[in-house]
Amino acid sequence: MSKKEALLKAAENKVRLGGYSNFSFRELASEVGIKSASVHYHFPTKADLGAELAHQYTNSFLAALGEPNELKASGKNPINVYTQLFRSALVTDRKMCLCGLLGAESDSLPDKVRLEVKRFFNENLAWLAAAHLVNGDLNPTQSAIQTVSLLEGAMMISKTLDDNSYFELATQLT
Amino acid sequence: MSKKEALLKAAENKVRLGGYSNFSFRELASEVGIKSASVHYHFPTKADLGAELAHQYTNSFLAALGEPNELKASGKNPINVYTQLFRSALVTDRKMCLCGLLGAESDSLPDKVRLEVKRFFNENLAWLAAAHLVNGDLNPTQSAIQTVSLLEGAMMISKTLDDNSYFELATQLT
DNA sequence: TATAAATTACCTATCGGTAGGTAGGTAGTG
DNA sequence: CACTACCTACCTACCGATAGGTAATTTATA
Repeated sequence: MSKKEALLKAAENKVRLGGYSNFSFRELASEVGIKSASVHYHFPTKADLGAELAHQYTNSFLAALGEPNELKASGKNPINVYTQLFRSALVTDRKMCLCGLLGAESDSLPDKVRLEVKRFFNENLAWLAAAHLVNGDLNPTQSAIQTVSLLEGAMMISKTLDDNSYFELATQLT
Repeated sequence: MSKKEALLKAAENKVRLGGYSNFSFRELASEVGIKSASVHYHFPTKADLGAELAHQYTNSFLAALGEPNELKASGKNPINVYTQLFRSALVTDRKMCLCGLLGAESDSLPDKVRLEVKRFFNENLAWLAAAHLVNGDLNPTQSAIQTVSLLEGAMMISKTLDDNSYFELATQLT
């Protein structure tokens, strides 16, 4: 893993625990074993780092999902696949969704970071609308926003109350 | 309004836009017309201020809700009342729920602040469970977590995408 | 030998917090 | 009433730490 990748990984961990202001160049640098000034070689400003972080997070997230119609074709319910990705972020990583946290503090973010966070949700809503459509949902747009809202909210409350059973209860069908 | 009240009000605005680290004693002080050192007279530490802020926010929120059975008795659907309180926080204040934002960054909060945020959600879940119960819901505990998750999530996404129609769509029944 | 990557050595600004002081008011006591 | 003691609500001045960022230089690599 290159230093640049290591910096992004370290930043992701920090941001997912405490938001955009929860990481500093000094901390990241010492974690990956370089000096803080050297971080500026890879990312001119903090906003550049934050924007690239959100961008790559979005890409990885979408890549991990696959395509709704292909999932359906292989016998899977795409909405369950989506839910499972959120669940593993919460249970395995024990952290918030990066863009969920950044989205909440949207108003105080640098423009280029906020733009990437918006892209995350626009792409997610499009994916979910397609997924609900292949499920035969009569109102896929509305279901999409309800699905992502429920998951982001349930994640946040489970983290706050430090108990993943809230997430399980929120995502249970009956 | 006393200086102390003014400080809390100023802090609430900042935190609801960008989280716990989005306010400083110096900013609050200059907004209310005192010196930053004087803020320590009212709140010994930043954590004390944050905790009192979350405590009062929770109390005001619960007070604004009233009692589920009394609402029902006066012909109102308590869940609609609850949803409306979230809606006005988003539409009128144009800001996130204080404890929604703080909850997302729970892991990086001082203990006494995190504790108050947990209280917010525990009290809200209790209120919602009672509300769903008087509505004849067969699974009031599950409905409670689903309701608050959906609302917090919808709020966050509407703020991120800067479009309140997402909140409306998410909270629409059909 | 060119380029990429990281270094040293700074800068300015701001952070939360502390020390010590003061003007003005209140409460208790002889 | 006069005096003492204390309190409230601020102030100025400063602390060490940390923030993001910059310029010039060195080291490593292809």
